[in-house]
Amino acid sequence: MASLGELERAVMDLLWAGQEAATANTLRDLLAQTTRTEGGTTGHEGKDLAVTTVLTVLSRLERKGLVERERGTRPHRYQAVSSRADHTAELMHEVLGSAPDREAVLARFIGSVTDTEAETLRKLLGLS
Amino acid sequence: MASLGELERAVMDLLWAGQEAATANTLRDLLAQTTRTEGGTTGHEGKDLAVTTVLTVLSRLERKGLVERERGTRPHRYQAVSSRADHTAELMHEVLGSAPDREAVLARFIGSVTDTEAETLRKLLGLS
DNA sequence: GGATACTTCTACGTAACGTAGAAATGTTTC
DNA sequence: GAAACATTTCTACGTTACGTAGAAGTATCC
Repeated sequence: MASLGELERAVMDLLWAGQEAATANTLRDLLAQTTRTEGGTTGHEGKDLAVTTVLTVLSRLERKGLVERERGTRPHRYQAVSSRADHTAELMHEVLGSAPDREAVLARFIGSVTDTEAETLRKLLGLS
Repeated sequence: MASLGELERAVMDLLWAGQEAATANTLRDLLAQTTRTEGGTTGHEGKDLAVTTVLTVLSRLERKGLVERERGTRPHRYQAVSSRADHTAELMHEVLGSAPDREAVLARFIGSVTDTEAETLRKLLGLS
């Protein structure tokens, strides 16, 4: 239960970036903006999406347990269930757990970590 | 470029488990066996797959760069390009890299690692 | 209570994957 | 070397996830 589509991912990125819960319309606008701004071939170019499209995606993200919505307020407000860091770390654990030889995986993983990251890890592990 | 289907995964598991390169027929047999043996609801139950099915999957895995085939010998022999540990570690890096705040992700990751794993990591990082 | 905003339902196109037959190509055997 | 057999490639279909959005339903506001 992991992978996200391109649009799903874009929406999650917006939700993770902003701290406040956002409405579908807000997200729609942000998507149009982000897309237009980041010039590069990010995939879905300057498409002004229909709000229903954003809503569909939000529903799917909700079903996947990544997004939560306040149903009370009328324009429903959506927010990520967990932070990007949490979610990503969880994903990493999922991947790690997909192999029977976890120690071996960790060895390879550490083997190709940047110096900065190694330092971070040392700090984190030294304290426990 | 990551996720595998259920059958693709099963094939990779076999290739990773066995050290020798295997033919499609061998894999087909192993698949039938594995499936039947592991009683549980592993998804694709005791289906005796057609060899062409296995070959299709192997082709797709080859296209994805996960599998290599010896085209010289007649029944082509297939083998994993990299070990499961390598592949999994690579995937973990991919996931880690998908977030802009890598340090934060690592912090969360370490936060929910088992004691054994933490120990392994310390050793690998020269902390003990 | 009709106009307006919002949400849900339904639906279609595309791509990945499980699945395998038909067709092509290579190998073995008499 | 041609027929029988084995192996590989091509083509194809069903299913599911996802991008996309109109139609229809429901709430809100003046």
